[in-house]
Amino acid sequence: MTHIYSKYPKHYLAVDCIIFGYDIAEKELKLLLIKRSFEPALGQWSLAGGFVQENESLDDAACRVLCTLTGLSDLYMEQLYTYGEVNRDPGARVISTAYFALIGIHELDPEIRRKNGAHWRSISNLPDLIFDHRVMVDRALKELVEKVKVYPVGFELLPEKFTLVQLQNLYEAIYLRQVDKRNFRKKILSMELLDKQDEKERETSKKGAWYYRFNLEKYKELARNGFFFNLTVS
Amino acid sequence: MTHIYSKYPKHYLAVDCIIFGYDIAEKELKLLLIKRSFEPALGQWSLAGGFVQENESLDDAACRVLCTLTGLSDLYMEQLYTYGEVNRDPGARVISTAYFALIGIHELDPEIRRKNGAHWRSISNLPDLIFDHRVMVDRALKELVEKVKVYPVGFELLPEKFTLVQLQNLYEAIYLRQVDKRNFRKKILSMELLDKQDEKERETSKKGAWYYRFNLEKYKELARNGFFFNLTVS
DNA sequence: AATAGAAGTGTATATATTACATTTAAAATA
DNA sequence: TATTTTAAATGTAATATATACACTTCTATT
Repeated sequence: MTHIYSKYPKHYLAVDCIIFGYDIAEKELKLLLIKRSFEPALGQWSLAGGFVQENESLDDAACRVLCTLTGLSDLYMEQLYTYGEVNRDPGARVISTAYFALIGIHELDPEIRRKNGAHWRSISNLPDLIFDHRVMVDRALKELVEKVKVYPVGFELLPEKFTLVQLQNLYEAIYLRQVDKRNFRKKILSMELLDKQDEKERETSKKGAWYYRFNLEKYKELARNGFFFNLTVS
Repeated sequence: MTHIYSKYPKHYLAVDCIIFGYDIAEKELKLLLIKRSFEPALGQWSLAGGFVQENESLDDAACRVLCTLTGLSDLYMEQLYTYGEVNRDPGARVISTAYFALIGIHELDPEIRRKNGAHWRSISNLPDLIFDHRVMVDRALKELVEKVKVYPVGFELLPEKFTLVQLQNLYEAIYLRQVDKRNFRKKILSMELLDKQDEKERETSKKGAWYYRFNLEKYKELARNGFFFNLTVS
């Protein structure tokens, strides 16, 4: 029974993770990149990746890679696309499934990050990446833009408590354009998915800006009843 | 150089094709399914699939499978998702990348279809499928619904010449609901992507319905200038 | 008490979406 | 050749959504 497929070839299978973070202070989207510590392409910039093991699913492999690198689990992650060109990896034929993950930069311990040779690099100023990793990143960016429009996944890139200004800055960093402050607030608040806190953020202004929290439970409840998240604004 | 990855395991890699067709007369979306002629699961219903060869890309493998089955090339096809659960195939561990294709039922020669053991089965009455193929189909259906809303891919399921009634019926079959005739026509015609022909379809009514053609060149031109196709109607 | 700087707020206009019923064309039939 | 039948084709008013736009508020600092 285990040899029925034996006339067919087998292949190396990898996963690569496009890990997005958002820098609140710099108002910039970032990518977690690795300086490769092995051949081929030693010393070059790369996505975090790894080979799929015998006994693990693709999703498990992606989680393992992400978790090993960051020390974090339960992160937002989603399969993106599978890259299967014959010569995409000069080392050997490797098919790679790309995943994209969203993490709060603040969640990642800088010690762990450094130890693993990982660096946050600004999206607007990416270094050259090995193989087809740049193609993967570009697809992930497109996907992210579409995703944050119609699913409340942007919150994964922010701390639990965030201000409306921070949320808007995040959307502007993803959309690569300015959005109207009043229209943005009107729209997000009208969904009634944000719980205003009794506390203000006081770093960036004298007046201070109210903190909000995203109410996931409420979103799930609404979504069950046919509600659609939508944050497309002028 | 070819042995640097040799400590990692290799895996069987397959592609499976979700092939959609649309039956104008029955106003029904259909799937092209195979009665399996080999073990495991001989005799059961399955998507068209095949193993990825040494020297072919994933896309090539999917095209080969589709082309072998239908005798057709240059069909609309798109990668959908990769299924990598360890035990998804009882024969051996096989990772499978699903593709979905859109073809005009009229384009497929019934002789070729029969010879390959392929059958058009109505979406609303699918038989049990092997492995996780039903999961693949469900994902493809969701994707199709989203796709036809914002890309002019529905035309791939129709003949070159089609009537507005046929186009609306197709959308209704995909959306699984009725749409308003006047609003539908207003919207599609306002995009000015359909060229009215000097000829009528006369099978289904005395009055006859004007034939139209989708103007792909015009769409490409508009899309280059930031135009977005949109066919979401009440 | 005055200043400075970011947070917070509302309304009018334009655009898009929805709901809805009658007329038209032409073949078939009386 | 007048009438019937059947599906195709058509327009408008009401509602909802999206957009454009500028001033006030708050509070730490001087």
